[in-house]
Amino acid sequence: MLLELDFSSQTPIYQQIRNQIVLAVAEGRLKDGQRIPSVRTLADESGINMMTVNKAYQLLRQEGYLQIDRRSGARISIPVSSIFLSSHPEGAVVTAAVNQLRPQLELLISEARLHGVSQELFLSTCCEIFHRQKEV
Amino acid sequence: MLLELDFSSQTPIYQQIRNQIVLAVAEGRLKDGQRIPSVRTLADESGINMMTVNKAYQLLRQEGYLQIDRRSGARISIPVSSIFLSSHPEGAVVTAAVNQLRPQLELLISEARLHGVSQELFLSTCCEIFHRQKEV
DNA sequence: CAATCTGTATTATAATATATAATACAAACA
DNA sequence: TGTTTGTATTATATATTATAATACAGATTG
Repeated sequence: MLLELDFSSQTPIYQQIRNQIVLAVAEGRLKDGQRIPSVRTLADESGINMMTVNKAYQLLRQEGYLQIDRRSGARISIPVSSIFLSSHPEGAVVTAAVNQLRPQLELLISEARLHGVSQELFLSTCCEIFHRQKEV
Repeated sequence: MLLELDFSSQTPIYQQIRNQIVLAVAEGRLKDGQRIPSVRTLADESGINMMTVNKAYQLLRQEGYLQIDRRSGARISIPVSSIFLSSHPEGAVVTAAVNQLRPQLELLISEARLHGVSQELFLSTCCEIFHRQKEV
């Protein structure tokens, strides 16, 4: 199963769907151009409403992770950033991406440090995650 | 001013307050035992409701960042983890903290990679944030 | 003592967010 | 010709978020 929904979570269902699909793409379990279940299929399999799935798909589409076509349905669309720009760093798009996620990273590091997580442990955890995502 | 609230943000106000106080503690702008404004003062200064501030304070208290006393008000309380456990790594509390923030970190790294952020750039950004937080 | 501050509790109200339900439609496809 | 696709609509229900107006007990201060 692609999705593991937690109905008692405070994270909205449509957000959980979005997050898990982004993660699946990053881990290579979903590949560029690959078709994902229709809103109805995923809704039925997960026991949720069709429009909840649609909301997640719309969100993914706006972020560029999904391409939606009436004829072919919804397909994974890996941003050009990760394809063309991965070779030569320092692109304007990349630095924009870094600046966008910086506040979240600052907060995450703050919480980590205040719970005794050393810089070394944090960085090695990052490396571990990178390594797992890259190997697939 | 301690707080910079964004009323058009999708992040709830009480959550913004909580996040910014955690960040201020990590950056040393708020120190252990330091008193923070009363719920009424902060509410008036920020133009929001008293109970909204109270909700943020309650959240911070539950997480261990705040100690609240009727006589002395609300004071910053830095968790013991970051004081005692910072010297010797690999504590059970610390690994628990890492495991708790791992899902968020996985998602953050996923989004970064899919936007062309290299491991080197991500790690150097982490180092930069660590450095700024530690120097204060 | 009287006034003022502290956090907290209560009740009510409003707006927004989230999720579901039941249909419906046009486009594409087998 | 059905079936599937995404999408739109309308209605309903619930939860979350935020405000407003009070009130109370405990502590501090003038």
